Amino acid sequence: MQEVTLKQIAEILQISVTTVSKALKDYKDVSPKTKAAVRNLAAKLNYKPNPTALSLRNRETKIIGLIIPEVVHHFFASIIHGVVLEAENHGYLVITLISNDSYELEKQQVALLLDKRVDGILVSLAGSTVHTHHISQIIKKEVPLVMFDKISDEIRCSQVIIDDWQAAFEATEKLILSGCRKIIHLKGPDGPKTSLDRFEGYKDALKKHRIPFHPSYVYTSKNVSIEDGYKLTEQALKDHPDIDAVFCITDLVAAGVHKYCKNHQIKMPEQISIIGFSNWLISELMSPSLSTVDQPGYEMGIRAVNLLIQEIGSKKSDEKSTLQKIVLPTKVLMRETTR
Amino acid sequence: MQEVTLKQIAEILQISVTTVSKALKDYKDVSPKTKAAVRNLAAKLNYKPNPTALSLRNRETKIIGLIIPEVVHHFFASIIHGVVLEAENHGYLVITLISNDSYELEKQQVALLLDKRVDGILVSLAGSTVHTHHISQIIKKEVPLVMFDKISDEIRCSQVIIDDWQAAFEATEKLILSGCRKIIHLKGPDGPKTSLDRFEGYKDALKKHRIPFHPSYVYTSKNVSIEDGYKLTEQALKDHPDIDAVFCITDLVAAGVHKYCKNHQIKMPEQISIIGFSNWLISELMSPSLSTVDQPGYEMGIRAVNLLIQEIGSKKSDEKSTLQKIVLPTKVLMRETTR
DNA sequence: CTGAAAGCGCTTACAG
DNA sequence: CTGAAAGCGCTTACAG
Repeated sequence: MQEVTLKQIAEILQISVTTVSKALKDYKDVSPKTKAAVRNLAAKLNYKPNPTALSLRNRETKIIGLIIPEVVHHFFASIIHGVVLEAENHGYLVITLISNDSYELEKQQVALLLDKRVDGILVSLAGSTVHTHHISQIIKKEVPLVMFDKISDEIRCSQVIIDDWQAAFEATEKLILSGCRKIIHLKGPDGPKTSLDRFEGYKDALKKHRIPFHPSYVYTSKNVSIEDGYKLTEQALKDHPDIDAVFCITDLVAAGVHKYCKNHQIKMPEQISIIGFSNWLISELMSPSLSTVDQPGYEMGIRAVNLLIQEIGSKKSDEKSTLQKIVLPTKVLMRETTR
Repeated sequence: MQEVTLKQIAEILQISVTTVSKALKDYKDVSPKTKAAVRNLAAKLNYKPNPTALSLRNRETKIIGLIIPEVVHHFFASIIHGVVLEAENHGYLVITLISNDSYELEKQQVALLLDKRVDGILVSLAGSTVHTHHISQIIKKEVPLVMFDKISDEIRCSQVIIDDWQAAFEATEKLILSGCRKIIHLKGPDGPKTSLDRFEGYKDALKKHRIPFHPSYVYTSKNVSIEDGYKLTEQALKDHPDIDAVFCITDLVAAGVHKYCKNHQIKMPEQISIIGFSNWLISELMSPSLSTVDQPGYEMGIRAVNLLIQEIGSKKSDEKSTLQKIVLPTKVLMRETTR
């Protein structure tokens, strides 16, 4: 590889490394003549400063770490896109790690990023994460941290989220306003706050419209998968043959409900209305197309990076950074699985 | 942040940095007593070597660069997953960059990774990439390189691909064997080799079965999008009302065909059979479900990383590495849009 | 068995 | 205007 170094330029020009470095950084105490000579040669040799040496000296890597639960996932893939693009625009590169929704992996990955001395970390929690001690470690080490989507209120850091409660409330209300009364909720596991908030939104919408809440109308999808959606629909219909709507934790689960209905000639939305969550590409293409909640992943990624870079900046200039909480708007998309 | 350094340990123990370093690396010329003392203290202080310092000394970053055309894309997201996971298993971290199918961005990104001194680079070419000079730069700088999926034959490097010709041949043949005779092909732009190979496979399958090839049966999808699929189907039916099948460059385009047929009450597969490519999640969920070619993204990512790490290894030990070409098997999945 | 020295590639306070 | 020196955190050939 043999990259060009300051030393080589200095030797060719018969001057000191110091002067070369200063000339390249446009210090005023270098003669215009020397400056020109150095710059010409540097350009000619295509000199690029060794970022590793810079990192060691400046104590910054210009690398951001990103930990997400999944990647083959419309919402999270959109987030990666936003993060990588925006980071690049600000001169940062992104190391992506995938926790695969595992608490253990997530812990290891946090340690990995910390050891690597990244300049900041972006985290969306794994579904199975219960304790957040590993996340506090990030703060304790004074590494800038921004959490997005799957956050924990135990951690004091900037956040970019959607209002899951609100979104679920609106989705459930749409179902109610369209005439549904026996509304099942296929919720996610109990760990993630997003899951809990959506569940609360569902309950509160029922309450507002004076529809009694039945705990037996709520089923938990452990794997948040198509299969879960399918099986839970089967179970729900066995338990309550007269249900008229299903609100799901995510489109993947809703796709399972959809499939079940299709296989069993249950008409959507006439017999059963369905609303999913996240607006995966699949939801638009199913037939009937799936009503869902649009969740702005790409923008979330961009905003999260911006907050993080801001914090990295304040840390460098020793300012105290104020914690920010950005709540992005969502929108219920009423398509063909709702009336 | 203030991380623990060798110096600190040395000071506390009143010995030299050299000895601390050696003790930690288990050099035999350090007394067991000293070793134990150093190790205990290091463990207690949770000492981690500064990777930046290591990089500077060892001339390796333990970082791999990955450039892909898209990320909100089932196949490429699967690849990221495989790459990140396998790299992690081998002690490497991955910097992901997204070219957004732009030649210009791809060029910049290659330069970015080279400047960053990553230990190796994984590339899948942008759709709009015509010249490969920027890729040759990687080889010229002697940075290990592996290309996958969207490769260029102009570049001499290890590759992980599928046999696009073969896959397209088989898909088209299935269509023929099921009785179709007027088979449209919605191909991709002319740049990418994958596009070209699939087109050839289509033609050769026709030839084998003595079905005349009509250039007018072939349409080019510029954006490789659902919209393109929709519009081109409309055009194709105007030009040739009697077509009985469509083979598409990818599932996204096939989804457009599917949508058009649905909207116009054209029965699939009775009136028109469709086969897509890549086995996106959507293909399974559409109804009728889309027949397609399964393309092993996750495995491709794993294999690509393994090849790359192998090359990084040979480079370090100054061996000459032999170029490898891995061709992963594909499978035509016959679902409901084919007879 | 221990440690001073040199070096990876850079920057900057300081002396001249 | 120029450059020697020190230092970022580590490793290793070498001397003792």
